[in-house]
Amino acid sequence: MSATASTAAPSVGRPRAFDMDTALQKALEVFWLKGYEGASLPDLCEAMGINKPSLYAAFGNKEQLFLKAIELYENRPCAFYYPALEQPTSYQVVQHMLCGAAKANADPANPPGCVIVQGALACSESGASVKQALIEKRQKGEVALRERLERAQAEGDLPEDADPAALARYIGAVLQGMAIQATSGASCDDLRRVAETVLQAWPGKK
Amino acid sequence: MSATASTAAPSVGRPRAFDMDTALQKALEVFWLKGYEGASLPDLCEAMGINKPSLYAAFGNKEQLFLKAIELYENRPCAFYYPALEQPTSYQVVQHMLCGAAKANADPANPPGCVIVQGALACSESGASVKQALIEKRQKGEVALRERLERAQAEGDLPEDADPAALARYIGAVLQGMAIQATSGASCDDLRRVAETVLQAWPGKK
DNA sequence: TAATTTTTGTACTGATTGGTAAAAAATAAT
DNA sequence: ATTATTTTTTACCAATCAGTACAAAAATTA
Repeated sequence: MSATASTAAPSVGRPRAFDMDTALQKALEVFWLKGYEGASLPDLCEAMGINKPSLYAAFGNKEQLFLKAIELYENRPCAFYYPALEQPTSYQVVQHMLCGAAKANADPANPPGCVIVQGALACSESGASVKQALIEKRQKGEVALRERLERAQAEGDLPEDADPAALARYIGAVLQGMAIQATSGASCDDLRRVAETVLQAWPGKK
Repeated sequence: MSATASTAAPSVGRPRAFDMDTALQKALEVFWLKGYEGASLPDLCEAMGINKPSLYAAFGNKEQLFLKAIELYENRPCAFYYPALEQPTSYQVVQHMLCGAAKANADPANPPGCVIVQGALACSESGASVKQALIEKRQKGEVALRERLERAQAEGDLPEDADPAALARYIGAVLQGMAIQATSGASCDDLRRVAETVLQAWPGKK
């Protein structure tokens, strides 16, 4: 039995006629727009420019394709999130997150909103594990922000009476709400005004 | 041709063996939990305790059933929203909205979240009109809030330099974000802390 | 050139989707 | 009791769903 899965291109045999990364990018667009269950295999195949057996050979099945597409999403359109945590002050951390989200959620080059929010929010039993995976991604992001805000408080960058957990959940909610706004047609400027509203009131703003 | 649709019970013929309102309530629960496309007709029929022809005779088709369920949702679990606009100050308006949402989105008696947010956020072409209907419901709520905040500003209840449109969009985003938080497992208390965070910073708070 | 390996295209599978035809059953009016 | 009207039940429809079997095609290795 060979070591790894079908992802690495072998040196023998007929070569793959498509680029896996660009195909995955196309798959992401479809999932982003239609959600996990709303994206049919014909939809995906057409966008990816391949047919079903090629899709299954390269990516496993629909669920694995979706999870790989989410991974790509985190590394590309949503790549602003975790680096924002490295900003020197809590204000700047939140500013980078909110402004990054404003740009990413309403980028005309991509579908509106956030696939981690809208990819599998409410679905049938067959999407339950994907839905759970997205819940965990959202929670993981919020935990990282909470820990960053706890550090900020320890450093005196946030007032003593601030509640890092509540603030992290609040920012998480605003980010997710911005994604909904984008799917409803809000522009990048619209979202930036939401971000500005949050930032104007940031505790111990600096 | 008779005047109205099949909704009013006629006096002749075999009587309906189920109550339309409780059946619609059950349908709402299914749509709330699984979304418009994730809810299958067998799902709906089982929850409503009827079979397909009865469903179609009473409610038209799946889309009309969904729209009627949404109407019920607005009049029952989500009934706090528009009355909140009648509070005397903008602070109290927003307070009632946020606290009502905290309670409604995380009520253990109902599915978590908000069906107007998660009912058809990302879906296939066959759900496009339902998706659009929900977008318009969300926007309508936001417009009503914006107009209320404009009035508040005219009454001196909001600072001159406040931006009612931006504030309404911001509150809309927070409300929608709270719905996402609820679907991820946030409790009513969790959501109340989000509400509190917003209210602490409300401009010209009173 | 021949053998091997992998991808490709076509065609198919069983299950499920939303929706309906038709007859039986239950009531009110005659 | 019979007729008219409506709902219920059972059985079905075509379309679509995710997923796959199989053989032809295209490349490398020998």
